[in-house]
Amino acid sequence: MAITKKSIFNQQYNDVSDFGKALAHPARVMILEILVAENRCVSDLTERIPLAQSTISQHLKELKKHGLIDTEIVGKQNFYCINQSRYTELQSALTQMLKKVMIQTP
Amino acid sequence: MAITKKSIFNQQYNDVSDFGKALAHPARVMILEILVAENRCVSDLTERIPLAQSTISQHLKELKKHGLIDTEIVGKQNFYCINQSRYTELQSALTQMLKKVMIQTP
DNA sequence: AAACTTTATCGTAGAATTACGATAAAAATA
DNA sequence: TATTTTTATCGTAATTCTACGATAAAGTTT
Repeated sequence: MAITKKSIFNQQYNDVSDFGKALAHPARVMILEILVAENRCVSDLTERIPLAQSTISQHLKELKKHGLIDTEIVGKQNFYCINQSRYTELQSALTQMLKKVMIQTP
Repeated sequence: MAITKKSIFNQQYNDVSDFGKALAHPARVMILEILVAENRCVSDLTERIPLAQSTISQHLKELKKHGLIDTEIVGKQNFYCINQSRYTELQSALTQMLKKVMIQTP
């Protein structure tokens, strides 16, 4: 039973953990950082990140699953970009959670 | 080959993804939030989070693996607390990464 | 000492993740 | 039209994750 029991946790906890999952691999962190600077196609990302093209595609799919990025097909290339509203949504859930911690921090 | 190729990514990316992994389950987010408010023993956490005691222990082990929490044995109870320095370290790596995104946000 | 409490660990099982090569589909180029 | 480029998807394999019950170990209580 490796299915996370999401249903027993409220929205806020799931939002934070969704963002966590998206950030839970260095390649995905790198992808997000690259896409923040500029929209990029898969071959651009594959050049910059030393993983197989199919693996990069898989990571993009994972980010898309959490709604963090969108895609636009231009000719034979697929350009990816940050989904700002979803990003902001998850970011604020995380920031709120971190703030609570900051209070405790001396 | 499900081993994440951590070695090919730099420290900053790995720090962010480590924090991501720690936050990648709602139960762990909840645990961190509870421990920020007050140090707690396992039975306290098991009362608050609707998962089996052994599962809670596993999540605590995961958080400990990433250095986010420490433990202190008092009598027959094990109290857990936030490891502030590690927490701050990972938090700042994440915050720095988020800041880059904020610049882009309109 | 016997019974109880607390918690880590073991064993197990199913699901998800990470990784790659191979291949298919679609567009661009020669 | 044939070839090349680009990218998603399939197949596969190893590893990790999530979850629980059972149990062991260590302390507390009766």
